[in-house]
Amino acid sequence: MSDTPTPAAPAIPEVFLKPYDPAGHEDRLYAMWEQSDFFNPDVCIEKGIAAADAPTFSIVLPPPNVTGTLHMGHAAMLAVEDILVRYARMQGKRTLWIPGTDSAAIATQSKVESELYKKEGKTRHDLGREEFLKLVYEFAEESKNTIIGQTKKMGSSLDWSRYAFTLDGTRYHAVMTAFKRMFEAGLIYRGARIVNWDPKMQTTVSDDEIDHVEQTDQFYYLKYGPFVIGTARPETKFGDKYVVMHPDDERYKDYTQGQQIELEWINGPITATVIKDDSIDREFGTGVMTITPWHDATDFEIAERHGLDKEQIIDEKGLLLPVAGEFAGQHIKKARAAIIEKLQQKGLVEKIEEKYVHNVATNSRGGGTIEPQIKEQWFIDVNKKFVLPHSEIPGVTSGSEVTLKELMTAAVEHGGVDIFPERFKRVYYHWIGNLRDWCISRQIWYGHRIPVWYKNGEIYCDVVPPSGDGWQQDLDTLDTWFSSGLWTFSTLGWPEETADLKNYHPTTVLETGYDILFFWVARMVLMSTFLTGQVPFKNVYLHGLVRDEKNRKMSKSLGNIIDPLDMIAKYGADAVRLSLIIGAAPGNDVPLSEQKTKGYKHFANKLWNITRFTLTALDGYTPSSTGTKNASDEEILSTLHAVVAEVSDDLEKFSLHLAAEKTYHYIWHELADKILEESKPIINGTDEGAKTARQAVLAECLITSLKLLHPFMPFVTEAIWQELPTHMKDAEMLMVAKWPQ
RNA sequence: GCGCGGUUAGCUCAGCUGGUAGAGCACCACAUUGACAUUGUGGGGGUCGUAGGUUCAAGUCCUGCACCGCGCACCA
Repeated sequence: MSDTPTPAAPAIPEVFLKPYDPAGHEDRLYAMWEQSDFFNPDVCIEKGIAAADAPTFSIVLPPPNVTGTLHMGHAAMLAVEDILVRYARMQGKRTLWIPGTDSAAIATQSKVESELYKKEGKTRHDLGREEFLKLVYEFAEESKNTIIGQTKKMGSSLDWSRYAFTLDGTRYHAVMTAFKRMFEAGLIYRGARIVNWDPKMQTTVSDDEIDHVEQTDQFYYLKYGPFVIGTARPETKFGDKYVVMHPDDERYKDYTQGQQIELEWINGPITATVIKDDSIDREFGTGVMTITPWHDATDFEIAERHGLDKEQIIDEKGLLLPVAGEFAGQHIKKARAAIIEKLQQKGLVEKIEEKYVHNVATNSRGGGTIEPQIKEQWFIDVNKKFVLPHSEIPGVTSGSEVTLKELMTAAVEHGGVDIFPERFKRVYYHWIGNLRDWCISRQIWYGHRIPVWYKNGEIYCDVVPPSGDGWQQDLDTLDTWFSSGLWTFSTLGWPEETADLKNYHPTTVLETGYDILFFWVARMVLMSTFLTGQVPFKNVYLHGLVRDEKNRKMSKSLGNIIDPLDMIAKYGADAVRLSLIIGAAPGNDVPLSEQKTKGYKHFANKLWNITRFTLTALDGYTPSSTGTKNASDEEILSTLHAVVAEVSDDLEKFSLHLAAEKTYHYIWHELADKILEESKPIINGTDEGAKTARQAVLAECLITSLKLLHPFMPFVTEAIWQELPTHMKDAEMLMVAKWPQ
């Protein structure tokens, strides 16, 4: 507080005579903050708000997809991160929170494609690669602007001067460099493997991007020579010439490995070969199956083990190939009934089970049913040994020989990366244990091109295209998670050795939803440890999913979606933030209801009135006035200091839900209900010494409460701060005031 | 099949390193022209899923079981 004598008696600013109106303040305050440039740590250092050698605190915002608009999940994420960031900033740390958006290749392209088809009845092939990409870029740009606008509405104190997009120039350079380095280390290879092919989107997708959807189909028992085989997919069976059974299955002990059997099949007589493999489940169906190695991952593995032929039956569009004989050229969906009819005519159908419930793999990013195919694709080898030249990763020494899997495990095991809540560490290890090589190539157009060129069998990989004629670039683009995996350091200017990189990497916290642990968190660890020798972040804070008051997922079909912008308009961003924090233990889903948000709007108003009352009580008070504190004054202050200690401690431990609840509880039920009530007779009394002492206490309670609450409810606290007399404040803006110790 | 959670007041959930149960909402009664259109005080309500175990002491640690949820894999 200032010690210059000020004229007494702060008149109550008129604004307090009406209830707090969030809409009347929020945009104005955000503009004020933005104009101050205090979201940028460089400016904070320049203005002496953070010392040049103060500890740093950095977060990169999980970049929302440029596919549309923000939902409550984004709002929760922004609330949590802004709380951490505002707390750090008030502590005088060099605090950086970097905003950005993600191209979300498949999701975005798929959205634009479907809009194009709806509006003009055209496909991307009608437009051509260049024209189509123009459309995607326009869409992405528009939705980017929407998202930025919404992000600001939440009060997020992001440094917009460092805004990044996964497809912009700096990130392009990072992605190309990353690919080149991994390629040169032999960690990226191209090979023919069975992949998840989405015939609708005409691209591969990674294992993690698949959702298994329950579906009921017919299940057919077909006579295959002396055997009966079960299948839900007769349309894949044309080329089946291996019949597989468990080696210990007594029912088939008379058949021997390699035995050849002549039999009548869909399009005439064939020769089948008996294969014994212990991956066969004797309990399922008849315990015998035929295999289609080109279109099934398990069959592919059996074929690999026994060195069997593989033949493609279905093309990339889902049409049957010439092997299907009279059915060639038909779409598999349509062909099924006709195939069964023919089999029935030939007497090859033993029986049909009508209601067979099974899971069908679908592309979770808006695509169709997955049809496995063997294709030449690019992979990252997670099991290959290589030498990591430079390591700052706990548990990994420079120059040691490791695999990417080992790096990912070590980063967490030795405490380089701490995960909250703790239980997700086990989930993380479990995922790594099951991890297979990561297919990184996609056949869509929107995204980073693979920086590889071919000429006469020669392969060239570099950040820039090769000189000379005749080189053809690889047509594929990279999985969007490849570029997202670089996010913590590509946003800081890597591969250039920038000051930002030096100051802010590894980042302090990565805050995201637990549903994205594998897609993103694990891949950032992979990329960062290999490419920078550092962990990407020291802490991972996983928040839950926002659900409705009945604990159901919010979805369009249930009609229970609560739009954050609607809620902000009705109750203010502060109320929305608090309702997403209180009751939200880390990693647990958050039940949200409009009622809850409304309750916190009341709280903002309560604080407003507390201020009004306090300023009235401070009439005539100046900081230079002295009084004599009595025991009750001291007790109020020591309670206040205890709350400060507890809230700070909870914030350090990422227990934001507890910190918020305690602050709320203190302000409403301690400060308002008890302290202010008890102070009324003292303020109205005749003992001037006691009155002055109490005024000083009330002033401190108010100022400290505003500071404690600021990270959670930045708008109403700042709005109040702006109305307080200068002598009560240690900074022009509450946003950069000092956190109480 | 492998793995991870949850089960605490009518509802939604907190409860960290073990010391005789908490919040918000809802409900009931009373007070209040109040700094508060959005107020206060008080109250009812829980053998903390279940059976054991460790301990002077268990909602909290261990084991089994039941039910609910989630993730991964498989599904010929």
